[in-house]
Amino acid sequence: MPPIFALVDCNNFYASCERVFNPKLDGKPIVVLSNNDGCVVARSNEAKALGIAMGVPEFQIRPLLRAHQVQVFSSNYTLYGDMSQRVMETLEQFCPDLEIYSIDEAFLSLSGFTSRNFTKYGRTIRTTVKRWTGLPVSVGIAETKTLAKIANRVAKRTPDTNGVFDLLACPDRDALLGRVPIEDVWGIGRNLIRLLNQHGIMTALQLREADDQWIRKHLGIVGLRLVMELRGISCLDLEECPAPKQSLTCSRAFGQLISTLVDMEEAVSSYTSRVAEKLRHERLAATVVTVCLTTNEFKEGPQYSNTLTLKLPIATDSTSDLIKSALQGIRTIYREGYRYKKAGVTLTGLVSASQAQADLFDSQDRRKSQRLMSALDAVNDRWGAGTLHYASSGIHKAWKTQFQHRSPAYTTDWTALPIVTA
DNA sequence: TCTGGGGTCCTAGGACCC
DNA sequence: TCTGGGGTCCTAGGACCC
Repeated sequence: MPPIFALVDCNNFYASCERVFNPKLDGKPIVVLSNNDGCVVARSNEAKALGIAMGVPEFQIRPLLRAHQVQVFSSNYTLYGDMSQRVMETLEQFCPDLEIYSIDEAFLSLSGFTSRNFTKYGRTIRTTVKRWTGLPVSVGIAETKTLAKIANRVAKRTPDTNGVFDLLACPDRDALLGRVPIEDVWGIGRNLIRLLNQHGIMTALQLREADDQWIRKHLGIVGLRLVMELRGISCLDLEECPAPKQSLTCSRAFGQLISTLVDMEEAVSSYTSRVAEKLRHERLAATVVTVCLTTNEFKEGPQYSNTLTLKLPIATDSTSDLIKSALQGIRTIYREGYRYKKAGVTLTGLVSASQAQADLFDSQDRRKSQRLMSALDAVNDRWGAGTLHYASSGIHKAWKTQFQHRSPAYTTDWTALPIVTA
C-alpha cells in the first residue's frame, strides 16, 4: 500500500494560543517573545503583514510595535504545552497512526483510507480542531512527508484552499513546485540555499530534477533522500513511537549579565535541577554531564566561552548527584573578569533509569535518594515549579529569566481560569 | 538597557588495533 | 632509507528542524 501523509500544522501557534482566551485580540497584530522577552518567536498574520520578521530582537522593532499597537506577549510554555496536547488528542480521534513532530504539528498516515476524498477529510479535521480547541490548523496531503510539508504551505498561503490542500489531486504539480522557492523546502536551510542558488537551483521543481551524483556529493545522503521525497518516493517513515532521547538540555540566557562565581553557581545549580526533572520525567538516568558558559557575543568587551564534559562514576537521576558534578565542572571553566550572558547543562549517555547499572562499591543509599526525588517532583508538580528547590540554586537569583508580558496559565492553574461575564 | 532554547543527524579526522 | 589497509570508537563541527 503506497504511503499517504497528512501534515496538520497549527497556524501561528503561540500567537493563536494567546488569542483563544482573549477574543479581543481577534484581528489584531500579536507577537510572542522568547525567554527574557528577547526575540520574536511567533507572529499573527496581522503582525506578519506589518513586516515583522521571525527572530528579530524586540528592541529593534519597539517603535513599530507601539505605532501599530501590536499586542506583545512573553512566552507561556505551560499554556502552549497544554494546548498542544489538546490538539494532538483531537487528531488521534481521526487517525491513531500519528507522529507528533513538534509542539504544533503532527503527521498522520492516511494510507489505509478507502475514500480518496482527502480534501473533505482534511476539512473535517480542521473544523473539529477549531471547534474543540479554538485553534486554526492547516492540512497538507501528499505521498511523502516532504511533499506534505509543501502541500501544507500551499494550504496556509492560498486563501481559496480553505486551509486544506491535497497534492495528490493537484492537476499541475510541476507548475506548483516551480513556484515553490527552495528555501521553503523542508531540510533546506541558510547554507544550502546559498549553495543551490549558486548552481542555478532556485525552485523545488529544479531541485527535484537535479543530478543525483551532484546532490550526493554536495548535500550528502540527507540531501539525496530529500530529492527522492520530492520525486514522490517516500524515504521518511511515520514514527509513531518517538525514539528514546539521546540528550537533555537546560540552557538559558540570564535576565541580566552576571559576573560572580556565586551567581553562576546558583544559575547552574538551578538549570541542573530543571534538567534533572526532565530526566526523571523521561524515566532515564545520565552518565555524562556537560556544562557551558558564555559572555554576550553581541556586546563589546572581553569574550569568553567554554564547555566541559564530565563522566559520572555511575548512571544517576538524582538532582544532588548531578548538581555536584555540574558545579565541579562550572568551577573549573569559570574565569574571573568577564560578564556572563548564558550558561547551560546537558545530560547525555542516557540509559533507562530502571536498568541503570548499579555500582558494587557505591556507598550511597540509592533508595533513599529515589524517595527524596519522587517527593520533590510531586511537590513541585502539585504546587508549581520551584516550590521546593536546592539551597545551591540561591535566593537572590540575579540571573533569573525575565517575562514582562506573560499571559495567565488559563488552562493549568485554577486561579487563572478565564472568567465569563454575562 | 534590550539579540531564545532544545533538539537530531551526518561527516571528517584522529587514535588505536589487528 | 621501507611505512598498507581496514575496522571501531570518539569528538568536534556543521547542517538542519521547530
